[in-house]
Amino acid sequence: MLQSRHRLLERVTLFSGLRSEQLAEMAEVAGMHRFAAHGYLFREGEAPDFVYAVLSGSVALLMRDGTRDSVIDFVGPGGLLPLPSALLKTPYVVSARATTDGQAMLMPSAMFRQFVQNDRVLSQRCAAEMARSWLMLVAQMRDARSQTAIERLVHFLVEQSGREAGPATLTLPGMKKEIAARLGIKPETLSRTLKKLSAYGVDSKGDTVRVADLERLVSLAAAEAHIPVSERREMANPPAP
Amino acid sequence: MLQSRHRLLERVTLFSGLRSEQLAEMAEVAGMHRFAAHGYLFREGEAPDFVYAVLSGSVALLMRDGTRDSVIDFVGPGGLLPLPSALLKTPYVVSARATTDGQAMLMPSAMFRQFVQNDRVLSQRCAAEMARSWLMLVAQMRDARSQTAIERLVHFLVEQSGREAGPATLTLPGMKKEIAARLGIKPETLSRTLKKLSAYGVDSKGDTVRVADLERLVSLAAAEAHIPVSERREMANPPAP
DNA sequence: TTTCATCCTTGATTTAGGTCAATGCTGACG
DNA sequence: CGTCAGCATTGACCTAAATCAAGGATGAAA
Repeated sequence: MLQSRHRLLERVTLFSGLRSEQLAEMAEVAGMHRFAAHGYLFREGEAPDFVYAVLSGSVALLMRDGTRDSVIDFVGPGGLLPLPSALLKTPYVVSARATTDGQAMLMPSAMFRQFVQNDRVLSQRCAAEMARSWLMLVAQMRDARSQTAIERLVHFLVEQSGREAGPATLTLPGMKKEIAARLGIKPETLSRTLKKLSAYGVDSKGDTVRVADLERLVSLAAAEAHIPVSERREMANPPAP
Repeated sequence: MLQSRHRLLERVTLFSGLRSEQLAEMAEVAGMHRFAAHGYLFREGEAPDFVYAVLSGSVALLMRDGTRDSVIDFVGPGGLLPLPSALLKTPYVVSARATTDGQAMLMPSAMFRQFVQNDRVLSQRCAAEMARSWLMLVAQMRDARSQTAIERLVHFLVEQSGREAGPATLTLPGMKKEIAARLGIKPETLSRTLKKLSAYGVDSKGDTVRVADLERLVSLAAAEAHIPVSERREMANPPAP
């Protein structure tokens, strides 16, 4: 059992490649936890008692904003949550809600912090992990500011597909309304936007999306956006010089 | 001279409280750099040769997005840039442009990375610093998604003032167009929004802004936003029950 | 099977903010 | 001292997405 926990911890990105004794120590204070779709792992404002290493399933990181939820990102197997709160010992500033059934390894935050404090390699990996996460967020901010709903959705689909070109089939990592909250749009807008994309080789049924050609989709979406209707008329019916 | 560099490094948030020998080592490989307003310290895409510890003046962290610049944040004395790129050894993913004249201490990234690698305390502080920065970004994302231009501007002014209640006078940390880019709006919109706020006890002249009452401003702005015109009419002229 | 509760979709309308264009304003430089 | 360049403001107009309001669709409970 302890042996198996040890093995599982290796699959957490943050821990992979750590010394074996280190992992063993961790395995001693870690415990397995099953979670069900739509349940909360933790909520913002609560005391940060545990860190959660996601082993299977998918979790949405979100923030209550005013009356609605704003999804920061989806975290899959290998992710560890919530690193910032754990490091800073502040209350959780985000919530984590399961979007599917799954399992996570729990470890008391205090223990985790102690491991980080005592292990140079681990604390470096934390810093690197936070840096990666920071870059991801910054890219998201830029997209949110400069791109339209269509472009953001296309970008998101490409990202989720894990591929760059050719056809792809992917499963949305949550409910439509969660995807919308991740993209910073309303569910109604997501619905309409997905419909628009069906003209561009995107087929969605439930939470499965099939894209005929990723590259083509990206360029078509970029062209679709930002072109005022008035100019589109001109393109179809060019004015005499 | 070396002595003075040592002293200056102490004033960098990330380094404060480090062992004196550690700072001395850093001082040996660090160099002073003066920068002029509107000049770039570094640009995204360049090789990350140096880290910059801001000692005086103010710097805007920004990203090119499509055709315009998106400002991520303003960094003042004590800040160190760009931590994520330095840690990950990736090319700069953001640019830094001076918004005022000022000075920074430069250190070769490779050196910095080596210090981080060898010092447990320093790598922890990096992790903590990244975590703080992550929280800041996440809060910004939430604001960008849920708040209107008025609310974002008010929030920004309050933040910049460093106070919470009562009157405040503050200096904008950059040009109006940079502030606009930080708030995710166009300069035109910032201009109009500032004008609206003048009815709420906000006086702006050049880059100086005077707020009569911070708390009152926040509540008034929250009330102003989100109330459709149709309902405002009803408030002035309530329908009979 | 019917009922009920969730999601999701679709349609009509509104609105915040963007775009385009003109005009002030300020300060550097000849 | 005029001119020129960049920033800021103002006005008119437009558009993407939000909001409001009905329906579907699906699946679980009764």
